Amino acid sequence: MLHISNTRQRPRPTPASEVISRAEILGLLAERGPLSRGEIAKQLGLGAATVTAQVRNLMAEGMVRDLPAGQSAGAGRPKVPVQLVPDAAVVIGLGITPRSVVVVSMLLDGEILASDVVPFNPDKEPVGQLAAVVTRQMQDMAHPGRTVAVGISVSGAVDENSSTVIISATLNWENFDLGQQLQQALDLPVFVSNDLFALATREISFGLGRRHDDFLLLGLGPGVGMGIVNRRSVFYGPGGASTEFGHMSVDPEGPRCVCGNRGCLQVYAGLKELLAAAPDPTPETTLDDLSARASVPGSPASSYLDRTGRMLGRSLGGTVNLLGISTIIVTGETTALWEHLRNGFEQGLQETVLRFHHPLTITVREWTEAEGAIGAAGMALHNAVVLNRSDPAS
Amino acid sequence: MLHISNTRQRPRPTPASEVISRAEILGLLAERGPLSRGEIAKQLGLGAATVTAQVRNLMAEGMVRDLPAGQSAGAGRPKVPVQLVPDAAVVIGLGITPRSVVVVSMLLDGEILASDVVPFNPDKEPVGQLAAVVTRQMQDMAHPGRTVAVGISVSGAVDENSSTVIISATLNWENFDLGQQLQQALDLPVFVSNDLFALATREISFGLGRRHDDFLLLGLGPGVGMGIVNRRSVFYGPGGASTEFGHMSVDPEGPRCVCGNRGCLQVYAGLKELLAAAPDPTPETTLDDLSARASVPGSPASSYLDRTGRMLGRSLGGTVNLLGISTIIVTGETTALWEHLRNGFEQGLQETVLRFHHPLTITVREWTEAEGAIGAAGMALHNAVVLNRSDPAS
DNA sequence: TATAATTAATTCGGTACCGAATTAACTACG
DNA sequence: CGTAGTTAATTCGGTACCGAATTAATTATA
Repeated sequence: MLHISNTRQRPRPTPASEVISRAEILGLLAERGPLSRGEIAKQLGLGAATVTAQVRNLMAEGMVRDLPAGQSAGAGRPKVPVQLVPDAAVVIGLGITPRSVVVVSMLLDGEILASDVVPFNPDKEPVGQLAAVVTRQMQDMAHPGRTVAVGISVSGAVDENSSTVIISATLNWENFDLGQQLQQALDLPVFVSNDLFALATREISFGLGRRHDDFLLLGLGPGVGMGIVNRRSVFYGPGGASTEFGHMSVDPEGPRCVCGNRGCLQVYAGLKELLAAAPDPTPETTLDDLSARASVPGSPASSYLDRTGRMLGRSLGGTVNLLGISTIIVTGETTALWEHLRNGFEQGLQETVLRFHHPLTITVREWTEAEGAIGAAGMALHNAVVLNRSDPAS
Repeated sequence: MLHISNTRQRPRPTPASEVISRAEILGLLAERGPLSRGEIAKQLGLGAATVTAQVRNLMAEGMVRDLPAGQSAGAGRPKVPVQLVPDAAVVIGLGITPRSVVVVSMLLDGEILASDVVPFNPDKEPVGQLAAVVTRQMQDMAHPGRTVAVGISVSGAVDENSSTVIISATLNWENFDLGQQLQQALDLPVFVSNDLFALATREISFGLGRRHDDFLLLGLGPGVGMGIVNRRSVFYGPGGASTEFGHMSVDPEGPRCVCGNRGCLQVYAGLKELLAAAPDPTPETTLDDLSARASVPGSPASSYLDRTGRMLGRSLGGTVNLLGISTIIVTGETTALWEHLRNGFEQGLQETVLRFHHPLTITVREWTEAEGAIGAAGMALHNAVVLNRSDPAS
């Protein structure tokens, strides 16, 4: 008797409506300004026919416009530059932390219109609070009707398809379908994402991703995370879990980590742990504090941060070897200490990365309170406008 | 003055001719036997229309045939099972080592028809030697005309797009366009791949990949390598370099590695290094030898392998945490020692993997001399038949 | 001033997908 | 026996891409 064993249905693979060219065209115009259709095609490796068709669509939506043709270069028909209309759409990004929400408005070209910080309590009707924040932000804008989507970034594991927060330790949320609830309250598409993945997505559209198809985003904050970008898309593991760089093992005999294991990178480089283990710690040791002390050459703080940087560098080196990706962005609160971490970090990389992968490119992104919200806005822009999705579903 | 800065042309993104459904349909039929069109659609998450169209194409090519309809289940029109025609096509796989080549013939359904080992010298007109090997294999077959492609696996870095061996230390090849040369000599499509990637590709089509979209393939041989499979495709770093798991750092103060750095995993778990560092080594220590000695409980060899296994497990644990992939296949020559490595390996994993990712699934693939060739054949089948490519180009 | 050369952009025909509507081939029941 | 119900498979209309052929707009030249 023949029967199908272990029947497993896959989620629909790549839908045809992935609309890769639309995404690329908008992204390119946002960064490089007006370009002719032919230039767009050449830059993106698309067929000229595709560009013609997609630009026609975008023009009908009001996203782009033709500029008067310039003079032809020597001979032949002149190029007609196509220009982005930046304020054709606005997205609102929310960066959520345990005590406050940062709100930003972002235009089509990635420019930040307005930014604000408001108090927030994740335990008390969060959806109502967030809806109010978004509504007020919309009222303050010149063209409130142009708001097309909302993006939210939280630290923790998020299922982006259902816009559900699977678990967030810092916000004390678990299996919370934030996206759907807020979407109902606002009647706007809402996209929820892990904070690092949001930053990575934004880097793809508006940052380093313009010049590199592959890079690693090292996030140094309360946790030590990593976004892996391969072929212009964020590596997304099976469980939708974020990539836990902080729990690579550094020392089998090291101190116990919150995860229950020993000697994780997190124990040395996590923000809280890093401050607590600093030489001569006081209960109120801050990043600025530590930075000031480390500025004295040869001081205990200086060599402490040197060691920490080296550990980070060595761990990252292994990942660089493993994945063959040697373009690195460093971000997060702890980059405030970067000048003191840097030497050790680079040494650690040198000691571990195969010569094959040199030279490495390291870019440090200065951290501000608004980064989470900006990442969220960039992610929402990517999803709602660039990919033209109105629903998170795959 | 406005001009385009840093103009970078991308290689064409995802061509429309990627033909994902064809691939999936053939793969599914190869593993699950006859299925109706509707079942295929449901299993693969494809539209029924797509399956109808693709099955029609495949039938025209002779790759599949309809079986007489069974009786309907209860009510309604009965399903018409579609069956693979296994000998509609044959591929030949070559596994190249410094002294010999293993040749296998493989049918559409992944079955091995014939297998042979012939002496080989990589320094002396390798293309001519390989062409002769393939030609003889074809003559020995019942339906020589059915041969549609040749697959080759070599250890080292390979650019699969150009079928060029970038560098292979074991074969002493560098920038060798093996694929194109052999393709000309044979007048058959030739696909060249890194050995581990070939095995991973084969696992996707005919192995664990049928039930898991994501897994890690740990290759324990002369080198320590890893194939990362995410969403049913092999992770392929920017340089086309293979994923160098062996050069993750285990101990900053460890012995020097061939790569120039210190304390790489390779130093402890690479085949040569593992044998050389075993207790009471003799110049002729072999795997069997070491295995026999480790079979004595409490012997130095036993605890030595326990430690080695633990190191492997700990390193792998970090990767599991990083990528969130907890399905693991272990393969390679050194799996001959698996019964002695296993305890330490599992302990190492337990100590490092976040509880979040448990339970882990570990599958050990017994290693034979022919694995490389079988992987190559499977990879070629995947490319030539399943993806219907006649040229390696992306 | 016609016309040739040149480059830009569009149209046209073709493929791979999708969802919805339709047709095909059964069983069950009055 | 015929018709209603049910499930399988196909067709149909639509979108996103491609390459090749065509049309459009300009400069150079006889």
